[in-house]
Amino acid sequence: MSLADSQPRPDGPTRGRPRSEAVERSIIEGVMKLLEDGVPLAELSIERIARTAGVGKATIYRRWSGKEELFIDVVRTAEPPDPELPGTSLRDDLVAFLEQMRQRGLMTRSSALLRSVFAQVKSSPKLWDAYHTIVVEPRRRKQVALLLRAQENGELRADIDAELMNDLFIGPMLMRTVMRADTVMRADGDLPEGLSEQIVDAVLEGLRPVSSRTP
Amino acid sequence: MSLADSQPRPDGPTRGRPRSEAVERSIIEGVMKLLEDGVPLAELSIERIARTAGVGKATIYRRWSGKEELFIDVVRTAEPPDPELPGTSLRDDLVAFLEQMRQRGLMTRSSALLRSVFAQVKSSPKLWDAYHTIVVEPRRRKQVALLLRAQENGELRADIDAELMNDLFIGPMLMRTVMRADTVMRADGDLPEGLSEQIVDAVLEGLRPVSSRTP
Amino acid sequence: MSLADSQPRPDGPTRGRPRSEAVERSIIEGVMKLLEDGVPLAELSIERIARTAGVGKATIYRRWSGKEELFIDVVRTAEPPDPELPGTSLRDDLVAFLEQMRQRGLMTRSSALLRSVFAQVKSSPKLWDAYHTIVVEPRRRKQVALLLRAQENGELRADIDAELMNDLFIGPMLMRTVMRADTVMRADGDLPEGLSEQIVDAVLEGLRPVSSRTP
Amino acid sequence: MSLADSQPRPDGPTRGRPRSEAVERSIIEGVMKLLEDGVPLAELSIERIARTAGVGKATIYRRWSGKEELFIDVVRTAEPPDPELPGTSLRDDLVAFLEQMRQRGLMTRSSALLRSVFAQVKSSPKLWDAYHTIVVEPRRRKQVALLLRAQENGELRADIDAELMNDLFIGPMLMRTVMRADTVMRADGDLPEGLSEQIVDAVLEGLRPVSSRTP
DNA sequence: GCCTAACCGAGACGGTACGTCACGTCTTTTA
DNA sequence: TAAAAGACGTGACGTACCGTCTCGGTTAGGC
Repeated sequence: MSLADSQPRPDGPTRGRPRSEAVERSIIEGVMKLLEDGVPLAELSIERIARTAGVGKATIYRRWSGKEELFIDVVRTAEPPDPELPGTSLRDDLVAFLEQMRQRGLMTRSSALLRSVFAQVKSSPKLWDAYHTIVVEPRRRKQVALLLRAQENGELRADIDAELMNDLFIGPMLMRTVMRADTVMRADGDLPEGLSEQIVDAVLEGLRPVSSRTP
Repeated sequence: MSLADSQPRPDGPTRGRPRSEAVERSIIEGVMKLLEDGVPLAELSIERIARTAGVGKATIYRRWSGKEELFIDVVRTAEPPDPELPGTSLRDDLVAFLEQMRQRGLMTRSSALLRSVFAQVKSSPKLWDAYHTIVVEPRRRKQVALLLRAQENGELRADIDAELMNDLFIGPMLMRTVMRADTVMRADGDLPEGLSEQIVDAVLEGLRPVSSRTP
Repeated sequence: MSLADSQPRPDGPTRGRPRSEAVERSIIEGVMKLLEDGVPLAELSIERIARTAGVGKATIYRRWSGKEELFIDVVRTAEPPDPELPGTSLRDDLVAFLEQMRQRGLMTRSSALLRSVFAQVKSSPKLWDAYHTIVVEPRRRKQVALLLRAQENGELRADIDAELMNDLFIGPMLMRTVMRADTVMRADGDLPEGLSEQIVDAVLEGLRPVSSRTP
Repeated sequence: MSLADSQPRPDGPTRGRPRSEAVERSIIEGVMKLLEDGVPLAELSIERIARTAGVGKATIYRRWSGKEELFIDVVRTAEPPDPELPGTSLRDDLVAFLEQMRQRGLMTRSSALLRSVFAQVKSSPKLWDAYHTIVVEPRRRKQVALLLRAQENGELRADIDAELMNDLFIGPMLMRTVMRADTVMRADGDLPEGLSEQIVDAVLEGLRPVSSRTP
C-alpha cells in the first residue's frame, strides 16, 4: 500500500544506480503544488510536470506508464484517512462518516486539489476502477459492516438491504459535495455545519424498526 | 431552448450566407455516432469529428469555441425530457422521477454515450455550470416544488428543508447511476426493477408526519 | 491594352447589371495603396485586398482568376511609359533609356511598389511570361531597332549582334537596379546621377568602329 | 561556412541529444528532389517537405524559422563553387567567371531547381540580404580585385571605377541568365558557346587604355 | 414603369497549410 | 545504470486563406 513503483524494474532487483525516492516524492508534490496554485487540470502536461519537478520526462515514464497512473498515486497520497469512529452510537458513527465527506467538500486548499483530480479520475474508466478498488470500496465495506451489525442488534430494520441503506446515507451528501458543490455554489453555504446530523437523523427515522421510532 | 449557436454571429442577424442547420445536426450526430462506436473520449479530436461529419474545422469553431462547448450541445440533445408525472400520489410522482434516472443509468447504447460525455462535462467548471443551468436546475426546481406542495398539504414533515428532502430522494439513485454504475458493475444488477420504489418508500417513511406513518 | 476583364462574361454581351468600372479601379488602387504602405507582398491575401477595397471576394474572382492575374494589371497600371527619346544622337537616346531604368530604381514610393510586385511576378513563370510579352519585349524591340539603325549608319560596329549590344548597355544598369539596389544599399548612392552617361560612354567606346574612336 | 544551424540551440553547446546531421541533409535533399521532380515552388509547403523527408514539422522549425530560411541553405548547398581561374591573362580570367554564370544558366537539372528557389529568395529582402552576404558579395569582391590589379598593371583604364567595370562584364550575362533565360527562351540558344568570349572581348575593347587598343 | 438577369456586399462552406505544443521514445553527457 | 536534457516522428491544436457557394439587396437594360 506504499507509494507504488507502478512500473517495476524489468530485470533483477539491484543492479546499477538505484532509483531515487526523493525524485518520486518531488514529482508527486510538484503535481499537488501545481493544482493548489489553481492550474487547470487540462494544462497539466507531463512536460510541465517534469519542468516543475526539475526532472527529465524519461524519469517519470520510468515509474508510471502515463498521466493517469501518476494521478492515482497523487490521489492516494492526498486522500484523507478513514475517520476514527466514536463508537458511542450508530448515529454518531454515521455522522462521523458523513462529516468527513463534508469536510472534504469544503473549499479548503487541499480539497480543491482533490476535487479536480477526482474529476479527471472519474472521466477515465481505468482510473475510476483503480480509485474504486483502492479507496472507495474498502471504506464502503466498513460502512456496510457497521449497518449490518446494527441490523443484527435490532437497531435497524432487517427488511432493507444494508447496501441500499448505505446509499441512503451517503448519497445525499454526495449530491452536495460532488454534484453541486464544486461549481454552483461558491461559498460553503450549501454544506453548513449540522448538515451531517440532519441527514442522518432524517434517514434514520425511516430505517429504525417501528418499535423504536421517535414518538 | 433550441440548438443554440453558442458562438453568435458578431454582426447583425442576417448578412451573408446563413449558417446551415443541417451542418449543425451532422456535427452533433457525428459525435454521437463516434461515441456509440466505442471511440474513447480522449480520441475525439476536433479534427476527427470534422472528418466524420464531412465538415471543415472552421465550421465547428464558427459555432462552438472548443470541444467542451460542443459537448454541452451533444449532452443537451441526448438528454431525455423530464418524465410525465402520473399525479396519482406524491409517492408515484417521486418514483417517476427516480425511475427516469434509473432508465438513464442502464447500459443502453445512448446512455453509454451520455455517461462518457457527461464525465467530460463534469471535469470542467465552466461546462458544468452551463449544464447545471440548462438541464439540472430546472428539473430540480420541479422536484422541489412537488415536495413543497406536499409539505403544505401535510403529507410531509414541515421541519425539514424541502431542498434537503429532495437530495435524500435523488442522492441514493445518483450514487448508483453516476458513481458506481459506469465501471464497477457491468451487468445492470445494481439498478434492478423496483429500486426506485424501494428508495422512495424507505426515505418517505422518515419524512412523513408522525401521525401518518406506517403503523 | 485597356484594363482587361481577364475573366470575360461568359454569355451574351449585355444582359443584367453591367460590371462596375469603379469597383475595378478601387481594387487595383487598393493593392497599390497596401504596397505603398509597406505591406509585404506575402501578406497580400485576396481576403485582405477585398476588405481594403470594401468589396466581396467573388467580385474579385469575377474579374481575375487569381492573385497572379490581378497583379499583372497592377503592374501594367503602374509601369511608367517608355521614355521620349531626344533624338539628338545615339548616345543621348541610349542615355535616355538607361536614365528611365535608373529613375525607376530609385527609392521613390511608386518604385517601391513596382519592385515588390516585380519580385512576385518574377517568381511565377506564367506572370513573368505575361509581363515580358506586355512590357519588356516591346521596349527591348525599340532599343534594338535604335541600335540596328546605328549599325546601318556606321555609328556602331557591324560585327556584333545588335541584341547582344543591347544587353551590354542594359545589363549593367539592371545589375544595379534589380540585383543590388533593392536591398543591399539603402541610400541611392549606388545609382548616382551621371551613372547612365558613364555606362553608355564606357560601353560605346568598345562598340564604335575603330575609325570613329576617341583618340 | 558549414551547413548552419540557422536556429542555434539557445542553451549551452552540448546538453541532451544532439541534432542529427543526417536529418539536416535529408531535409535539404528532399527539397531539391521535389524541385527536380517539377513540383511548383508554390506547392512546396513545410508539411510536404517534412513528409517527403520523413521528418516531423517541428524538426524543421527547430533548425529554420520558416520556409525562407530553409531555402537559403538549399541555395547555398546547390550553388557551384567559384571557378578556378586560369591566370593566363585578364581576358581568360574574366571569361572564366562569365563562363560559370553561363553554365549555371543552362537548363541543367540542378539549375532549373536553383532558378525557382532563387526567385523566391529574391522576393524577400531579408533572404536576399543573407544570400548576398554569403554568396554574391564574396564572389564580387574577387572579381573587383582582379580588375583593380589590372588597373595597376596598366591593362585597364584607370579613370573608370572598378566596381562599375565589373558590372559592365557581369551585367550582360546576368541579363540573359536571370532575366530572359528562365521563361522566354526554352532551348539554350540564348546562351550559346562563345557568348562569354564575345561579351568580354566587346567590353574589354572600351576599357583598355587607348595605347593598347586593337588597331 | 415593370421585369429580370447579372451584379454587389457579406459571409458560410470544405479544404489545406500554418506554426505551436504535447505525446511517448530515443540518444547524448554526466554522475 | 540512473538522471537531466533535449532531439525525434506523430498528430491535434486554433487560425488564416483558398476558391466556391448561397443569401438579401441593388441596378441597369429590354419590354
